[in-house]
Amino acid sequence: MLKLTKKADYGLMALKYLAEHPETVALSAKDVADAYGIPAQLLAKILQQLTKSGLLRSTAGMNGGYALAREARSISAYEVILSIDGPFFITSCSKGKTGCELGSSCTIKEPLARVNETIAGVLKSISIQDLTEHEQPAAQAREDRVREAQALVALTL
Amino acid sequence: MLKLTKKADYGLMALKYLAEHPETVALSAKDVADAYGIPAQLLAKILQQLTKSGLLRSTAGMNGGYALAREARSISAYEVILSIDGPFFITSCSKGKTGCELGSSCTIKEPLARVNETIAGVLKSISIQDLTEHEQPAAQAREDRVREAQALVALTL
DNA sequence: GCAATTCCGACAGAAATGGTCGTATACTGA
DNA sequence: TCAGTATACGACCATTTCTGTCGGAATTGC
Repeated sequence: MLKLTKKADYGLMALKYLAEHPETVALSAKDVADAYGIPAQLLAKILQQLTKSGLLRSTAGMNGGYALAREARSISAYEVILSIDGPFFITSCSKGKTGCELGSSCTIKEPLARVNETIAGVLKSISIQDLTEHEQPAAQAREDRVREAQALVALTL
Repeated sequence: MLKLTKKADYGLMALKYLAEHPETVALSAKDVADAYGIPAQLLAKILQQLTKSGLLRSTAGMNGGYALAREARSISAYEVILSIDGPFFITSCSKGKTGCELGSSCTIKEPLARVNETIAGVLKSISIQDLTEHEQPAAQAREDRVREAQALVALTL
């Protein structure tokens, strides 16, 4: 259904939260989980995964926790989703290296692969920083230009 | 993981196949299933769903089968996916009318909603007709312009 | 040593997905 | 009219994926 998993959602929310609290050295998984009311142990595993992927840095022990490994501006939503959910393909064939089991009979994946790249491009263009900003005027301006981009895609695909 | 279901894939493939055989009055579900090597009964249900949504028209009985209800140019991939998989939201919250169970604590869905619309826009811009065309030169030209569009989105989001 | 915390694997319940079966219904042509 | 072909539809099951939990080990600060 073309939707993110809850894990990816949680991960994005957590990173957003961390980005909004740069003053603190580190926040524990429990802190973030409590802030959003999500299961602490589940979030912990998600943050561990993000740490392994290099998006977060962690410190164990008392007063330990997680902090962004890079600045919020340079972490894209794409990286987060990729880290948590793994590589995604819009077509259910062409998953991994096995390719489409239908072989040459599956002829729709070539056009859809481009759609896939477009989506990835959009996600790559969104940073954690963007998630923390929700002032209305800027959003309005962005929307107009996104519409432009959509129109262009519409013309060319 | 942001991927289409196999059902949606099958549906798109079937519509593409029907679009490529406009001379025939109607093709049976079995014909299409055999052409692609997909389970006939499963495809039948998919085609029935597409018929209910008004994308196909069907005739029962001998020499019956399915045909496009409209011309391929005017049927978008978006409609097909919507018919088969139901409405999709990139965020796993905001599903249906219940909204996010986290309520106001979920603050990432507003930016992601725009991503959702962008994706929907791209899918709406792709017609069944587009799926049947895969000449290399045109594809190359398209790719270049898609990249342009991506760059624009990147700048503005 | 103790408490807080990350780290990690296993596992269980729930939900979605992919696919099958059986049957009823509709249409066609001989 | 009747047999054959095809859609229509609901129930069902197997498998996978997703979500969340549990238990324990390692790390760090006090």
